[in-house]
Amino acid sequence: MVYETKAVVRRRTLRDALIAAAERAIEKEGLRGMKARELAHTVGCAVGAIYNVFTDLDDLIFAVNALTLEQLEKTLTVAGGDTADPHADAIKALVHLGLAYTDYATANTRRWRVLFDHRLPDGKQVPTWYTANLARLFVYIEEPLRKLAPALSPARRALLARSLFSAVHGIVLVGLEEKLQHLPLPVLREQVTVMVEAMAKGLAQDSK
Amino acid sequence: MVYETKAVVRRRTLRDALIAAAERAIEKEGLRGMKARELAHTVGCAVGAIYNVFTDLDDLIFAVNALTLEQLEKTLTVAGGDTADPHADAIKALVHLGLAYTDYATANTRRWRVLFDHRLPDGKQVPTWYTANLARLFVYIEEPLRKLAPALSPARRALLARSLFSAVHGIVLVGLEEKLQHLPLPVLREQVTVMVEAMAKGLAQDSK
DNA sequence: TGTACATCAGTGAACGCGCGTTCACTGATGTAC
DNA sequence: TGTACATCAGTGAACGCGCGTTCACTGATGTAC
Repeated sequence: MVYETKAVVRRRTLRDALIAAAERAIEKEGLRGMKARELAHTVGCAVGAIYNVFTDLDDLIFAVNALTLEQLEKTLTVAGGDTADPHADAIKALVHLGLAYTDYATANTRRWRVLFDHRLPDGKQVPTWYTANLARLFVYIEEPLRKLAPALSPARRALLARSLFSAVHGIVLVGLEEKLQHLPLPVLREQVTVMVEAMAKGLAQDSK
Repeated sequence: MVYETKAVVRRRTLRDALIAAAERAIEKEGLRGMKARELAHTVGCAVGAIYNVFTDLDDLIFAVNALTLEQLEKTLTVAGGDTADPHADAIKALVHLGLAYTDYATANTRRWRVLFDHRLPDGKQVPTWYTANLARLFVYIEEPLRKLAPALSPARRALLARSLFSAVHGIVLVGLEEKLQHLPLPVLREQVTVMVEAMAKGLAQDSK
């Protein structure tokens, strides 16, 4: 059993508390609502303490985003194809993924937005683990895509998976946009369903 | 002939100069690079003068966005369908629109981003003329959609047009995202082509 | 077990910066006679 | 055409706010003897 000094424990506790506070702040008011002083006040530490545990507020945001991606990933668990028809299964799976994404984004709009809205100041790099995590989302799409169009090369399949994700992302993004008319969830889900089915059918047709 | 006082002329000149300065600033550094003091310096007026001509910097941003939408709209002019096959024509037209959008966004990334990134402070409303202008983009998609699936009700067609736009928008948005790998233009164009064709075919198939 | 010392987390006032917006003042333009 | 006056654009220093980050200091925790 690894011995942990009190200092190490406290450190981790503070980290977790700060992340939790940041999550709540973001959920309530978005990125703008996440402020060093407020976080410190919420968790009961000094502002300076934040910088013992995170290098930056950006660093903290990435930590929150990592959790968001984890949550999102959990909702993507695919209900396995039970039919004898792998083609229909694949389409079903893709629609299922699209709807899961839609639901998550609708239920956690502000958190979800931070994944994409958060811009670093010039010159700062996105951590590679973060990019990798994001890219992992596409993998879920590749599996059904393989069933749908088996002839595709892995590279093209990866590209298509990305595009499929992007298309659904766009539909949800614009659907939840207040600048245009905000679509009610059932309508949005229906649009996602229709579009994913259309894309899937169209892609399958092409690859024949 | 309407007489214009010197004051009115100067006013309009200043307005235009400020818009031009804002455009340049945005193209160079994005929204963050657009600053009251810098704009004033560029056009050679005092900071205060800006507020004689715009109520706000937000107001100025909307003026720029209106021009951006105008520019974008110009690139969407459809090469009329020349074939005897209206179905193929429609698909072609949709792909053409998608590619025009892709090209515009790639060539004017920062301007284009402002259309969607610009968030108002709490409580402030988006001007209705702006929302209307945005929505007008969808109309270009409806025409080919009518040819593709004539049985669709106007309401459903409008929804589908919006979703088609959103899907392409998403593909371009994620494609140009630096957080993931930035896709080279030819690859992006190809993805847009493939996806729009797939959607169009899928949708046509459905409506039979 | 006890004492002296070193380390490093914790503190929060102060720094620094950026920036939109205002406002008392000035000066040019237009109007009345 | 000329003069006096009114209006309103133009000015830019100053206000105000928000906020991330630092840093000299303190005090708790862990270590050496």
